This record gives sequence, structure tokens and C-alpha cells, in this order.
Amino acid sequence: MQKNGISNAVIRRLPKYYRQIEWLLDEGVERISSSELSMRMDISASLVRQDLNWFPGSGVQGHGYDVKNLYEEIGHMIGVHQSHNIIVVGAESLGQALATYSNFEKYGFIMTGMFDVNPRLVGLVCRGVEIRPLDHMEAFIRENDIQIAALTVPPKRAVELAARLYRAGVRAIWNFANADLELPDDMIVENVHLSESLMQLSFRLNASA
Amino acid sequence: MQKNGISNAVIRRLPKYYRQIEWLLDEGVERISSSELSMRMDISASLVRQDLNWFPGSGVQGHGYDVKNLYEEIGHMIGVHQSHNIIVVGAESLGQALATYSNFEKYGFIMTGMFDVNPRLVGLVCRGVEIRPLDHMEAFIRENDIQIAALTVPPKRAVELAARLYRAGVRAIWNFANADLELPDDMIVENVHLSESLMQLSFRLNASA
DNA sequence: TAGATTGTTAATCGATTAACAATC
DNA sequence: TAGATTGTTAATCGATTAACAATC
Repeated sequence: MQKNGISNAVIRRLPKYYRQIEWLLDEGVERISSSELSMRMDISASLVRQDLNWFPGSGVQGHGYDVKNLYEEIGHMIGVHQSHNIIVVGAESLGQALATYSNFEKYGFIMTGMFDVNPRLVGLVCRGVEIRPLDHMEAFIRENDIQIAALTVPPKRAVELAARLYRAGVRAIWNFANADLELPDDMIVENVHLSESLMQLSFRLNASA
Repeated sequence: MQKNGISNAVIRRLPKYYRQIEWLLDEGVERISSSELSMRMDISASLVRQDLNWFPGSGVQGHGYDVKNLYEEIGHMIGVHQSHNIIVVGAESLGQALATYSNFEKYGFIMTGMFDVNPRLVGLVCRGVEIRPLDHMEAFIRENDIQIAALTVPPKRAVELAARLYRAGVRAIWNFANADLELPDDMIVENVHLSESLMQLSFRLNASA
């Protein structure tokens, strides 16, 4: 997974750098020092320098980092310019919200289809994308070169559906289902566990009381 | 924040234990060993024991941990039995999806109101909760003892709205806006950055190619 | 050149793992 | 009692921070 030995801790921070630097770019800032970035991002300047060392050529001693170059380099590392077709599996409200989520395109993901078992939902169109019956999923994946699926189904269906997605050739799952998917190592799973996030909020709220 | 010195690393795992143990309970399992939990959760047995040491009395040497007791203890630690009123600020599709998200109640959060600037949305009812005009937000917060707000607005509005929520007395923000909120330390912020999650997925997909 | 700031090595800190004694 | 498995201490590993030499 870590092609270049870049550690997970760094990978988690890359999107934060990218976002921050995007703002700097918007503000017309051309150069930024590790200490200034450090203040904006609330991490140490030392860590910033360690992290940005993955992008040699962006930093210049005595002058700071070239914002534009950094933006390009990090974007390239993240793979923002690669495009991938994505489907949404489970077209209830969360699935629909994701389908209308415009940032998809910004990061190279192309919303291609939506699927649901519920006949009441089939046929609806969300942001130009039609909700199709779940039976058609596998054929659709093969015909449209789908590499990613956002999974927004009830936990009980998630494991089985994830296995179907794997068999159909999907390479990555953006998993919103409240379940631990058991899949071969070559499937990439990015979890968004809202209930865990909520419990952490609850813990902190109660701990501070 | 860490009332009892429990580390962040442990706190992040608590919800995972809680969910896992909930399943065990459903399956009728009464006792479980650290090694079995470790296999199910894909972390080391040693770490499981370290973590569960925060709940003395659940473990019995030679016999494993009492599932029911552990469930109670962790639930208590997380604060699942405390109840808090929550509002959703920003009632577009993601806000609406959250409002219909049934797990709220499970963790003691009571969906009390929704707010949006868009007059087209005001008046709509989502799962029994009406969307109200944003101007009414502060009064509503005071009158209904709102402690938590889920923030699902465009990044540009997020910082300002977060400040308004703080001044109105909200104690915690569940932040879905793609922005870094700048707030006093006594405001609890739990971030769900979908775009960062998406970028990590992208990175891993491209790194594995 | 002098000043600023990176790049990089070494020190520290925290979290995970290993090992085993305690005990049910 | 013997076997199993926790509780807990020590060792290891990885990530962050500190420090400063290199250099623009």
C-alpha cells in the first residue's frame, strides 16, 4: 500500500496540507515558511518540515516553500488528477446526499450510477444519475469500468454486498456502513463510521462535564 | 478533555470495542478472551488487555471478560446513557440525511431542530423535525437547551456559524463543513471531513496501481 | 555578506508489543 | 490441582520534537 514508504501518519496529514495550501493559493500567497504553515495548521514547524521533505524541490533554504509547486506535488501524490468511476450502493438519504456531493469531481471521482433494492427508489434521478435496481449492479460495474463503490446500506447487508462488489471487480470501497467488512487484502476500504464519530463526541462531551 | 488520563488512542478504539461487544451480546456470548477479541478486531491481544484494563472487574483471570459487564462499562464511559439535544445547521441533502440517521437516538442524541438560510427549504419536515429559518437559531438554542450542533454548511459559512453557535451556548459541534473551525478551547469539535477521506481513498488507489 | 529558513540528524515521547507472574 | 487467561511490567517500535549545520 505504501508505495514509497510514506508512513500512514503522513498520509493522513496530506489532505490537510492540500486544503490549507489551496487556500493560500486562493489568497495569492506564493511562498510560505514551515513556521507559518505550522501556526495555521496547529502542528509543529518541525513536523511540517519532516512531512514536506517528501516533496523535495518545493522548499528553498532561507525562503520557505513554493506554494504552487507544493500544491501540484501534493495533488499529484494524492492522485487528484487520476479519474475513477464511482457508484453509490444504497440510495437512501445518505446515498443521495453523497451523489449530490460536488467534491467528488474535484478529486477525480466520476459519479456513474446508484443502486438500491427498494423499488420505490428505483428510477429516481439524483443530480443526473438514475437509481437502478441492485440486480443490475454487477453488469453495470463491468460495462462501465467502475473502480470504486460508496457503500451506504444497513450493516446487515454490508458484508454480503462488499463481497459482491469485490467479485465484480471493484477495487475500493468507501464504506459508510456500520460494519467491519471482511475482504481480501487487495480491496481498498476507506471507512467513515459516523456512529463512532458520534460516540467520540459523546465521550468528550461527558468527560468535560 | 481526558478526564481520567485515558489516552486518545484508547478513546478512538472504545467505539470499536463497543460495537464488537454489542454483536457478541446479540450472539448470546457471555465471556470472551482477549485473544478472541483480538482476532475479531484485528488488533493484538496485548493491546486489548491494556485497553480493557480501564474497566477493572470485567476481566477474570483464567476466564476472560464478562461481555455484559464490559458492554455496560464501556457504554457508561462513552456516555451513551446521557441525553443531549442536537440541532442540524444546514438542511441540504447531507443535513437531511443526518436528521434521518436513526443512530442518533441510540447514543442519547435527541434531534430537536433543523435550520437553513434557504427559504425553499424552510418549512419542510424531515422525520418529524421542521426546517426553520437560520435567524431563529439562537433563540431556539436557548429555549430548547441545545448542547450539540451538526454543521453541514458550505465551508465559507462554517467559521461564522460556528462562532454564532458558540456564543449561543452550544457546547459541541459535529463538523461536516470542509473548514477548520477556529473556536475557544471549551468548544468540543468532532470533525468528519469527507473530502479528506476521499483523498485518502484516492491516494491508496493510486499507490496500489 | 548576513539573515532566514530549510534539510537532516539525534533526542524524546508515546503507543504498541512481548513476556511472564499472579490468580481465578 | 492444572490450565487458562488476565494484569502488569519491561522492551520495542514509530512518530514527533529539538537542535543545528547547510545553504539559498
